[in-house]
Amino acid sequence: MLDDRKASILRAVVEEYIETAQPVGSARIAQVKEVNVSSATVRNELSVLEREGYLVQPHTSAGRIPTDKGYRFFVDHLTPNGGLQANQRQRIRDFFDTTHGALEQMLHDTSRLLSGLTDYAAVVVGPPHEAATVRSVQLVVLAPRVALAVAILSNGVVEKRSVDLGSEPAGDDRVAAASAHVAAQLVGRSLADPGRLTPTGDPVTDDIAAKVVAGLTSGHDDEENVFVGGASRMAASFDAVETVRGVLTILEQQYVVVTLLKDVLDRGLSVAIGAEVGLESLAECSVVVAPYEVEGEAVGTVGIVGPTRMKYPQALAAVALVSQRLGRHLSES
Amino acid sequence: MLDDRKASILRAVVEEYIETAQPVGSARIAQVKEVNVSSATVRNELSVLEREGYLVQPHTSAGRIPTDKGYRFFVDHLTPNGGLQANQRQRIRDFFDTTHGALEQMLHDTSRLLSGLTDYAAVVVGPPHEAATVRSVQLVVLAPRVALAVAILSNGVVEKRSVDLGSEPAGDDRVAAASAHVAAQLVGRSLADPGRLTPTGDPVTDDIAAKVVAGLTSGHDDEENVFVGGASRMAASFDAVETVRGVLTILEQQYVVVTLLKDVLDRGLSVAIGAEVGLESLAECSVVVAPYEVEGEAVGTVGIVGPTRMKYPQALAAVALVSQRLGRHLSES
DNA sequence: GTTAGCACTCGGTACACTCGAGTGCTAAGC
DNA sequence: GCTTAGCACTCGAGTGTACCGAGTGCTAAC
Repeated sequence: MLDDRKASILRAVVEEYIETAQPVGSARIAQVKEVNVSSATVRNELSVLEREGYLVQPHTSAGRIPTDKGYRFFVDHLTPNGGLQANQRQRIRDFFDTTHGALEQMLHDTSRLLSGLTDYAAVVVGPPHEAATVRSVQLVVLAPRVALAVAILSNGVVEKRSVDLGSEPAGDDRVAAASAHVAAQLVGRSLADPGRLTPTGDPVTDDIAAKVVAGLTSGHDDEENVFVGGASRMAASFDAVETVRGVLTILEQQYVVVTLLKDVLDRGLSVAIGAEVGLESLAECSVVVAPYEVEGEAVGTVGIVGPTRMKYPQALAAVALVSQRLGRHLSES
Repeated sequence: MLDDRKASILRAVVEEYIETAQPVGSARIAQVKEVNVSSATVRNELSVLEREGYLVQPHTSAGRIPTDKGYRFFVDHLTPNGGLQANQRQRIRDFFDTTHGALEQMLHDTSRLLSGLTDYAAVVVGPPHEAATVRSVQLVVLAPRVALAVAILSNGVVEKRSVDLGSEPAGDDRVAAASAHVAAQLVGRSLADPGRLTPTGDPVTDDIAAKVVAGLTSGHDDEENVFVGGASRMAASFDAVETVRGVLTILEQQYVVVTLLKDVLDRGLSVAIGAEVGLESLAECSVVVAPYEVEGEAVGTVGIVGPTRMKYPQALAAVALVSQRLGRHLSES
């Protein structure tokens, strides 16, 4: 643990570096009023902080830069709360007051909002579709042997799967029967817990019905349930084009992104810094996440991805507030 | 118009520059066997080509690089056909042979395919939802005053809009009546041509029905009907991070992308080069597009966005083949 | 019309040098 | 004993110079 002086010096270094992206020297720190000592004393402390792994020097005769460990301490112990400006808060409030329409669109817009607030890339993972109850199921024939199963859920999500009707064209009546049968079975339940189909007596109908239920309940959820906004902002955060490429490649793989956020949350973190993120390509990035709750239960995640040199106070506040408001908004509807 | 020798010299410059990204000098060109003259002669021709605007010198004592006009000539007159490797063709064939499932997913995957084939960003614009006929319409109440209108179209697309039911909660029967009424009206027709609603006699029902139809037919289509794949590859095409940022910002704005592709097609082009693209941020990019046809009618577009220094033969071939196969694939289902 | 030859241009690289930011250490001071 | 002024030292960044070589444009010969 660091004593007060070391802590405030570390804090000064981190804040200054986040601001300027330049290595910070002892003289600049000595000017910070919370640090009431001379630059020589600061230098002594800096070398201790470096020895203990909180800072590094890019080269002799340069200032210091925080390490992941330095950022970690800053985030855990030195981050002031409530770093969000009034107009930012207003923007969030306005957004959730005026937003409407389909869930997907709303989540997508939320990711853009968060990205706009922070100037980093933002990620929103939607509530699992299984959480909602089924309001309606329908089977529509598209081609002689292909039908589309469409389930409308209570949260406005529409799940659809194409279903192969089998080798020989089933009659329309069979399809209709299967549709009605599945509807009777699933409506009011969750897709996660479809229950067991009761046979109708007609094997063809039962076969189709089983396929429909299997299709609808097999969630390739994660793939489609994540919204990344403002990925282009990553290009402003780094000046090595190679780094940008790596980060963008990750952000394009929705499955990876979802897993990443889940991982961070599972580790009980709200911030993962640099190497903590666990992906080579994101070694220079930090990830800030927060779950959001609907009726007291965490159902999804919002987060941002930015450089380790991130404005943590604002980022944390923005993510926290957006996740909270998003949860509340979803609870209302 | 350029004589044969100038043309083959221009061609050599363009091909070499595309390959190496380095200004091309007269000596290198003189080595190309199609150009059977000495470097001195080449130099004379180069200075003519420069005077006529096909080439520029970054500075005296450097080689030449093509201008937009130079690329344009190359594309129009010098591009060999069929520049696609066998395994690339195979990849496309395999993709369309094995792909299945929902249209959106398939278009999304197509954009990734095309991006993977070319190493540039790829764009796929889906068929307008209005083109298909309605197979089913349903109105599902989600909240006291909000319902979701869901239309299932013959091509497997599901259109949904949330509909405000009005200030006072309408009875379930009214909603059901409206739902049935709209269904009777729309099924079998296109959303582009919904026809006129016949009044039922009940003003509340009619009011809801009108809202549903209005919602479903007002296409904010373009926004949701475009799929961009492999945007991260743009980072590999430029070394100025600022350029990358600009390009990515454009690619994130789906509306802009759709408009862009439409523009290019409307101008009767299959390639727009540099300034021809018409967007400041894409001044260093070229766009290759091709419409795809379903039953003889152009219904959508595929395209790629890459640097002006693009491998045009392969890019053109890939876009052409993918668009053709995509059209065929959609016609079959 | 083509080409060999050559003077010339100019960016890139290497090198030396300076400047200054920043350090670490030491010795004096509170 | 902790703090701090002072100072020697380090080293990157910036600058000026020289040089090299790629590449040109021009001229004169073929």
